[in-house]
Amino acid sequence: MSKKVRVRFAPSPTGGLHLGGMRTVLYNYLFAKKHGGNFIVRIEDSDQSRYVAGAEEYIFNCLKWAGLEPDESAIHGGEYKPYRQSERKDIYKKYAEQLIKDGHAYYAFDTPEELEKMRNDFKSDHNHSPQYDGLVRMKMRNSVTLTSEETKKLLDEGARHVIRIKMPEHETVTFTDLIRGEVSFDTSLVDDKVLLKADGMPTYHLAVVVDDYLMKISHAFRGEEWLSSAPVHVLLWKYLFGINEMPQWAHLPLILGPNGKLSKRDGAKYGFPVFAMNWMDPKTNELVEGFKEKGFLPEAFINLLALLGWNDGTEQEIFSKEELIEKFSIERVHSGGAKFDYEKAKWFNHEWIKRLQISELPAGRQGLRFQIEAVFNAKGITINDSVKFEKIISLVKDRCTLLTDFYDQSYFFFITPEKWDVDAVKPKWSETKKLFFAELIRNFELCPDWRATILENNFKEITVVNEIKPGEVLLPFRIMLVGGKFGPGVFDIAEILGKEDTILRIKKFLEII
RNA sequence: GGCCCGUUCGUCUAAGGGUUAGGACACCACCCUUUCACGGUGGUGAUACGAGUUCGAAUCUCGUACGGGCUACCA
Repeated sequence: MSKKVRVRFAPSPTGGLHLGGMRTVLYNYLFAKKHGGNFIVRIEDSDQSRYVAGAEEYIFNCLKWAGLEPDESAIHGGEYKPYRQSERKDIYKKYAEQLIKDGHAYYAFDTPEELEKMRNDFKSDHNHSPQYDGLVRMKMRNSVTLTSEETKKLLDEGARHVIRIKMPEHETVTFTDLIRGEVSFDTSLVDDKVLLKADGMPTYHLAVVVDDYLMKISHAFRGEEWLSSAPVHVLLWKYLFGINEMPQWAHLPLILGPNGKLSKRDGAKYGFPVFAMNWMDPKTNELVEGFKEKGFLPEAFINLLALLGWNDGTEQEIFSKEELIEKFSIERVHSGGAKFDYEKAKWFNHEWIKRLQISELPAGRQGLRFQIEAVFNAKGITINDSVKFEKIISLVKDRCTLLTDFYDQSYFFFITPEKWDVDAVKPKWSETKKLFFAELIRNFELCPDWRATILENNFKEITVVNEIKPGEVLLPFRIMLVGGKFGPGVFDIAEILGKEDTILRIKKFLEII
């Protein structure tokens, strides 16, 4: 019981890191940190045919962006290296052979063709997909049906073979899931899973058990899709290391899309990201948009992910990472799947944008200011005046839901409008208005104190003198400055723009109207 | 088909035998605002169905329906 908390996440470098994967990381991370333990990332790269170049690095970049960096991993180092499955082949082989010696596993020489034939032969309405189980086992070519001489001969000849677990007959395997409570299975209904493949690589089943033991993992949280293979893992623990050594498990519910299981297709279909960061599949050149690039703050991303299936029992919804670590408990995670709601996701981001201080982490590259600057840089705008930039941010902050909104809400501070919403002004344009703005220019030119409140007063005074309603010239004024019917308060805009630029924009518009 | 898991407003969820079933997102209305937002106030809206246990069930039990997962030499 005094065992140190060490939780493990094992991504497979086969593509982007989706919401479900990120939430699994998050819960693992939160639990580890809450208990002062270590968060370990082990890479599942044993299937080289599915392995995608660059995917491993991508996974770690996602974790870094979200602020969920592991304590131990192939790239961060650690005591229990190596952390890549493909680099631990010999270890798995040793344990697989020990299982055979103890009578819990056997060699199987069946070719893929023979397996396919078996599945066809045994297929019926009663049995959609026949399994390599206790019954079928006796009809196949393996070290259970073959004599030991025959087996030895095949092995000596170097015949291609796998090692399969020998599932016991009619045994009930029970384990306690931290979220679901007690779950039991009848071993007769589970097939003889392959443990070691013909190429010498382990399957997940063997690797996860061996690595969790060797890396002294105390807790492992994974997706619900693993629940049905849990009995295999329980048995392997029992055979290899003793059931008492087995880590505590929690099977997390799936995150659903608008129509069932969340897929990367849903992103394109419904216009929301499903991956943490942009993922370009080098095989297909298909780009799947990420939350980062879409304009999400890592703080908001973590927050919304954590709340998708968990809450602390109060009505609080906005949590910082530190608060999540403090309040998270795996027992309060839901057992039912949650449908992802992009509108709510955006709300979280909006809340975080409103909350974060502009000057936060000014020296780092992670602060809000830096992230917004990056948005402008991406649009080809360089920020020269830092003071002005921060003023702009505070002015438009409340109206931005995504980081990219900062550009749409304030680009006009950096780019003088070339096109104006003339239609909104022209029909009601008059000589009186023309005179008003001429007067306004004169007044502004002489204005000694360029502040929004003063500008507003001057503006109103001139409307009185010219016998014109403020409402009639306010909109044209706005369009002169920004080009259209949008943006924050006009006088605030004018203040930031400065005297010279403001007057220039009025003049420019007067020329074309 | 078999096995496993699940089911409270449209969505995320609270309520662990006794609440007018609470909150948030979205939606609608009003207020604020001489642009658009933000914000404020209010409103519509849920215990899948059927039995049972109980004085009393969203809550416990069973059945049904529906949804999901697994059923690979993928993870």
